[in-house]
Amino acid sequence: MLNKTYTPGEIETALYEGWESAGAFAAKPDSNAAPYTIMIPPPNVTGSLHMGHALTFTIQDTLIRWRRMSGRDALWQPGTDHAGIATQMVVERLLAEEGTTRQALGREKFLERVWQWKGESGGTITRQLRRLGASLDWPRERFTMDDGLSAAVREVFVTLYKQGLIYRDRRLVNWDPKFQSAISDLEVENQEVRGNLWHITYPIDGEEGRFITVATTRPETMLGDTAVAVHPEDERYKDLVGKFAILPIVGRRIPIVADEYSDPEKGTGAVKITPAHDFNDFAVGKRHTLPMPSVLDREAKVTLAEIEDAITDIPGLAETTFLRTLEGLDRGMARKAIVAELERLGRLDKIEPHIHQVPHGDRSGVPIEPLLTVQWYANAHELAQPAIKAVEEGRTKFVPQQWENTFFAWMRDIQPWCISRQLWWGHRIPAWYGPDGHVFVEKTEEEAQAAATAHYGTETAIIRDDDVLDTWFSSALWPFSTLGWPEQTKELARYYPGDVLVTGFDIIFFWVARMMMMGIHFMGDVPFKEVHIHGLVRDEKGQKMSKSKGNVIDPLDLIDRYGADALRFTICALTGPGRDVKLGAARVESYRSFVTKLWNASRFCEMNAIAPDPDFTPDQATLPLTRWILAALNDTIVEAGVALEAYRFNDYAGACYRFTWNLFCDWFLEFAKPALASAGPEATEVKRTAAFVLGRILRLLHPAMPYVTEELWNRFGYGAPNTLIATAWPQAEPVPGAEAARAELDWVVRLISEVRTVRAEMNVAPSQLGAILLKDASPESLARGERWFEAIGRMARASSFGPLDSDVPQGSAQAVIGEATIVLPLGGLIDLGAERVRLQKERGKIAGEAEKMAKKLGNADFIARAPEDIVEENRERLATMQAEIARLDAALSRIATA
RNA sequence: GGGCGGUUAGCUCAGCGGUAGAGCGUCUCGUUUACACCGAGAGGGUCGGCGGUUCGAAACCGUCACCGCCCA
Repeated sequence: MLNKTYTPGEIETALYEGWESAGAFAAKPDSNAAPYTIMIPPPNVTGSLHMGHALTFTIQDTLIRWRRMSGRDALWQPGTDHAGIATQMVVERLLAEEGTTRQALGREKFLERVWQWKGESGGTITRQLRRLGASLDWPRERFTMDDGLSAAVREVFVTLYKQGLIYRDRRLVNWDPKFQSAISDLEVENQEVRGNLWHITYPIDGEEGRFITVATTRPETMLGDTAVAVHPEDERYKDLVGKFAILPIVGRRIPIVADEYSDPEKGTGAVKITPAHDFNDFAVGKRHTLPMPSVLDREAKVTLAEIEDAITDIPGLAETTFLRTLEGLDRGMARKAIVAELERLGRLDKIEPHIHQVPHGDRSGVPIEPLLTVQWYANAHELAQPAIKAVEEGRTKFVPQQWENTFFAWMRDIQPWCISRQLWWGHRIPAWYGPDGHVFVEKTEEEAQAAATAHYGTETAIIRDDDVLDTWFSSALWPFSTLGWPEQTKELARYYPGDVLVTGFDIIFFWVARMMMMGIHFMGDVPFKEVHIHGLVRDEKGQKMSKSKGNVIDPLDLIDRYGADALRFTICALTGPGRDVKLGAARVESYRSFVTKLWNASRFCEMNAIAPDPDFTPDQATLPLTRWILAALNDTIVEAGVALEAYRFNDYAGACYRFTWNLFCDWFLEFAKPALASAGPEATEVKRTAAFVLGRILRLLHPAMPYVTEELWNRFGYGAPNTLIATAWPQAEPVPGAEAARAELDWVVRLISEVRTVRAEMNVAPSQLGAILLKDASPESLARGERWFEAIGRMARASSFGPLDSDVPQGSAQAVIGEATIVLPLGGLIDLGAERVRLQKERGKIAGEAEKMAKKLGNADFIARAPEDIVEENRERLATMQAEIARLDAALSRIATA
């Protein structure tokens, strides 16, 4: 006997272990079934499950379970990402607590420590995925730093290097002073900062008393100025172009150049050019072949080393004693000191408050310092071309399609991808240097050594590059590296390309684009046929969840409180294509009711000895009731399948919800009660049908609510224990006489609803039973009413049912159903005035609509131009409404004369 | 500045040329032996504004406003 309420906490773990130990999640590379592959976006190994994960993994699990049930050989590839910076930060924080640092430990010991940490704590996220019910093929779990995946990384790096698609270059990079590493453009976030625009006067060389005023947001970088730029068309400065200014504080003589970069509308129209610390200035510097001295080091502290030769002591303008005090000063301190000095020297024209965008490291949160360094780059532009083409040709489709625009916009203007990071945790770049700096890129040290020996003609010591690769470099290989590449495995041949990649839009550039590039380059085919981009999870108010706002909801907490099924179903129900999901505990709580409803309906079935009968098929149904519910089930099966095909999880959830609750529970089980209480062939058919339909409901809901459905599957013995997961997805099956059954049951539903409405509006207590009389009813209607009297009696609180041939009794309420008028003799219970008002209101509503309709049909243009069937439909509707009005008028006149 | 998305019932959203809908919430009634995590019923919207196309517009086009996001 099922308990009165469902308690997910008690059964979820056991069910999951049951599936996992039975290998229910396993792909079957040897089967004949068509494969269906989803590669998990590998969560950071440092991570724990947040709502964003819950959303994306619920969607993926729903898809994978559905396809698995549909007969596909489903592979959902699990794994985690080594997450270079994030993981290094976590372990460095631990070291800090122990009062040490990674530098003190040394690279080797530090890496050992990270691996140790990974061994102890890296399994959190995968345990949490299990709680969510994610049916990942765990024995295939991969980690981006596994031996196999590392081999793939080296293979790709070496190949691209030898193809000239990876190269070293000295250029300006986004430097994160906190991590002291380069980061890619994508890891930079612009933040609005309230700052100042400092107007500084630079004297013109050789023209006593003349100066040019530059406006800058970063006075501290002026030490590295090598020019002042003005717009070539700017009349104010035309005569100064070609002359020189003296850089205050430093004393360097710098040219005034004409360059279109300088905007006459902004500031003073003259800008200082610091090529080594600003991307725009770098471009100007290149155009005018300016020197590019760095004046900030890797910690963003002032360094004078590269401007030593330019330092000139000019009393009152550039005093070396002051300049020397800047050495080693943090950039913020240096700004203050320089501004104060300019003030003292009388070179500060004005200070304007100014709001501007400042690039920040997305993980460190500190302002980025553009820095001239040598880094490794991938030629993203060239790799992007085939990826663009693949999307243009529809070999990979985005759903919703609008995201293709985002993808194209970025890919068509893609910049070189800086792939080296000055970190320790990650894939160390397979590059070695000889004593003269000659680089040898090979997969192993032995090969590099051999190459060096060949190159120098004698065995020569080489040292390995210290840098590691951007974490996204290995992620980019995920769709094939996880399947064993560069080995040509059976899995690789079978599961590549994947069917769909499911992810959020925030990761299109970081990951999707790069998988497309690498997949096409190395596999010769796209990594996935579709990319499903879903929305973001937000809180109930639509705010982004963040720790600082304190509005973060923990999915594990929701699972504890309401069960994984409730959370999963809520996510499905709220996930429309491309829409953000606003989610709060209240939402999950209300969908938990649905889980309970299903449980209780099952409990009712159990109480009535409803048990699965494997020999039952829908074509055996003979009764209107069973045919009706089976036909409706067919509609639902079709609806659910169409919705899932289109990634419309809300429609899928909605279709199942409505069928289960509003049809199966609210009507079918209620109608079935009389039959269930009896014995005989009718009772048997109703029970067999109920069991059949319940079984189909469990199958339909399983992808979204795996636990409760599997539990019920087991309790009812629909199949061997824990096999719902592997049971066939339902197909619509022919139901004989479905149309007639539908007409009959729809009529009964309408009759009951009408009677209920009238009684409720007339305030008739449910305990007060009454007769239902039909006036002007066809024999068919009367027969239906009699056939269903038992159910009608219970559901509409009726004591009798029959035709009314005589006059309407005094004190009757009336309502219209088709050709007939329902008469409820309520005697003294009824307020005639209220009944009149009610009928008039009803009449008014219909008359209003009829009037609109008549007007429409009176429009010659409408008759002439609208399609035939629309006109016909409108005519019929008008006729129906007019008949109804006539019946309501009759009902009203009866009251008037009564 | 460029681009994308949104604006429909109190809330969350569906509908995307032919009768304005759902869930939740609200109100009223009700413990009728599956379920109060329940049942029955009701109220509630000039579909952001303005133009246009059309026999017909919530839907299509234009424009404006506001909100959100991405890129510079």
